[in-house]
Amino acid sequence: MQSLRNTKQRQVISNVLADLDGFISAQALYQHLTAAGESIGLATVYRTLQSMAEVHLLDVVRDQSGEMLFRACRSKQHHHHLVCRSCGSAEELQASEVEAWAEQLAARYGYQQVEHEVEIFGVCPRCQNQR
Amino acid sequence: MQSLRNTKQRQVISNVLADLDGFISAQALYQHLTAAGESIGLATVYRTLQSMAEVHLLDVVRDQSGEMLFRACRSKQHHHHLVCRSCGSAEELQASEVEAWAEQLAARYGYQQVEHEVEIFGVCPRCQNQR
DNA sequence: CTACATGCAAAGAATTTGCAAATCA
DNA sequence: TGATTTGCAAATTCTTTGCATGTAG
Repeated sequence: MQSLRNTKQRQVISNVLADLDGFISAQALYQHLTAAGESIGLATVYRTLQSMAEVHLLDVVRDQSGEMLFRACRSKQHHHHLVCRSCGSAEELQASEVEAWAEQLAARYGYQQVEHEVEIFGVCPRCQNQR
Repeated sequence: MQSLRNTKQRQVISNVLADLDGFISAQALYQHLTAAGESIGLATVYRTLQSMAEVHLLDVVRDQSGEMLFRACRSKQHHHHLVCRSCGSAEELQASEVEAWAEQLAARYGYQQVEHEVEIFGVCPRCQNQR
């Protein structure tokens, strides 16, 4: 089990993610922090995000280029996202229908240890207006 | 529009993918080919896979590490996959229910230019027996 | 003939790791 | 003090690109 010590860097990252309501990449977060005058290493950002994701303090998705995006997660339950491609903001979706569908299929084909990933990407209303 | 010239390398890649019924990464395919004595460059493998994917001759998914996996695709229609984590074999799934669900949600939140990605990973029956 | 494909090596980008120095408990 | 965490730089991995050469049409 991880200790998750309360260091200054971890606090800063936590705070930023809590304020932010969209997904952000490790790289972008790092730039954001250094631009804001924080002294932090890129590796620390990666390690912190990774450890926070491990204990499910963060949601993680991958964008089309394969880059990992992180966000403080609201719901502890399993859920999916409707993510804005432009600003990264996201809605958390419950989807019992999808869960049921996935399990049914897995069973039909005899698959085990099944995990599914459902992410929807689009452009949110706010970003549509901005162009 | 792409020409997709009929070169020896493209033929070899096509053949291997046609025989293979699972997803495979560019790296793995390259190793497979060179191990089999084929003379081909890694860049060519990447470029060929990319051009084939562009004209929808291949399905593309990303595994958990972000690596791209390719497979000759059977159905021309939009579809999803139930992929074996162990051997890469996959079932193609039609899912009108999921399509409808995704569109409905996108509409509800006012999102546009929506694309969704649904992939299910698990362990197929054959691989379960092999352990 | 000539536009496109190939191979190699170098470039890129995201992420991870080794290790000494700093720091939380 | 003693175990973690940090920061930096170097190392890894996957993927893309530049460019001279080869080749399908």
